[in-house]
This record gives sequence, structure tokens and C-alpha cells, in this order.
Amino acid sequence: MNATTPEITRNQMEHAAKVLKAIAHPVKLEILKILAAAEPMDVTTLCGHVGMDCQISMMSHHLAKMKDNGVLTSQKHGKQVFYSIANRNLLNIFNCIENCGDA
Amino acid sequence: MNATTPEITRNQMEHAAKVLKAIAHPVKLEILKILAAAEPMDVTTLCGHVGMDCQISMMSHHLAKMKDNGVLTSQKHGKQVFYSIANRNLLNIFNCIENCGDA
DNA sequence: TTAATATATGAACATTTATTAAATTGTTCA
DNA sequence: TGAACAATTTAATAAATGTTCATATATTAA
Repeated sequence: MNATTPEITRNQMEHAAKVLKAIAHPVKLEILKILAAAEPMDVTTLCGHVGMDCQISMMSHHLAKMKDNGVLTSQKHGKQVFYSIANRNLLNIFNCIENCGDA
Repeated sequence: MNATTPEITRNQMEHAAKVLKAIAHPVKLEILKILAAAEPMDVTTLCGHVGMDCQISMMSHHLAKMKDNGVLTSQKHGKQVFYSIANRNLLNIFNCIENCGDA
């Protein structure tokens, strides 16, 4: 341990970077925002909210990555899979960014 | 304008995604954290704080991208260029992520 | 069992990002 | 001027991402 930046934090940084990478995409942010307002939601409905150019396959890829990185959770009911936000604390990210936009 | 997600937000999402992409990297997050504690700072000093595996050229690339996306600002003094955080509001991101890590 | 629906997966491709080395610009000082 | 230093730029390459299409799995209904 020296006086500069402690080594320990490196792992935290790597984890944080993974989480951020898992949401640093317009569609993924929109998924978060939609779920923030109405969660849980199934893939097809979610796709409808995202817009006309939405494809289920693409949605599925995005959702899988977000789930893999601990951003979302899922629950199966019949043929449908419902997604939720794993930790709503993450939603504060929107505040951070909004305030930065035009400052 | 329909009842689902308003079109307007798309631009905001795209902007937010750009900002997030510009920091979603362990070294970039570390740069932010170092500057948060002692800003402004020149490139060589910053590189020293990041660690032994730091190369000036790499640092310069990271800094350029962060500056291009409005995350950092820079000011030249003599031979050195000092970087600062454009909007310290963004630092709240660390809180969001820390609280999400192991929840 | 077959058909229909919901979602996931895998391959292929284009695009973007990260890393490194080499060359370049700009500044200060002798 | 020219040597020394700080930082940027460019180019080359490797690696990761995003998108689309085709296919596969799972569930339900007929």
C-alpha cells in the first residue's frame, strides 16, 4: 500500500466499468427507463414500448447482457419472461447524467 | 406523440449513452476518481497515479475521448496540459454503482 | 402430436473500442 | 538554434459490440 491510489479499488473499478458498459447504449437505457415506470414487463411488451424499429431478437440480446451483468433479473411465467430492475439504486444514474447534459 | 414512450427522450438517451460510454472503462473511472480528489492535474502526474502499467499515449487517448464527450476540460500551462472534471455532478455515479455492487 | 407463440441462441458481418509503437507538434531552456 | 520534455496524433492491430437473420427451445392450446 502506497500513498497514491490504493490497489484495492481496481476491482471495484472493473466491476463498475462492467455495469456501466452493460447500460451505455440508448436502447438499454430506454429499457431501464421503461422498466423503471412499469416493472416487471415481458419482452414483447417491452419491445413495443421501445418503438417500431424494435426486434425481439435484438431485445433479447440486450436483456441477456443486462441480466448477465446484474442490472436486471427475470422471472418466467408461462411462455413469457418478465424482466425487472435488479437494484433501483442504479436509476439515480439518470439524475447524474441529466444534470450534466447542458452544464 | 403517442401514449407510449415519447420520442423526445430518444435524444437524451443517445446523449446519456455517449457520456456513459466515455467513462465505462476501468482506467477512465480511475482517472475520474483521481481527478475528483486532486484537480486539475497534468497528464504525466495522472499517469503516475494510475499505476505502473500506465503509458502516456494511452492516457492521452482516454483523456481525449473523455474531453470530446464533455466529461473533462483541459487547460494548457507551459508544456503541460491540466485536466479537470467538467461537471462534478457526474461523480454521483460512483454512489449509484457502489450501492448496486453487492445488492 | 402438431401448430402456434414467446423467447433465446448462434453465426456472420460491420462498426467501434482499446492498446501499442512511432512520428509529430509545441514549449522551454541553454 | 537546437536539445529536452510534455502531450497529441497517426497508424496498425486486436478485441469487443451491435445488428440481423436463421434456427432452436420451451410452453400452451388444439
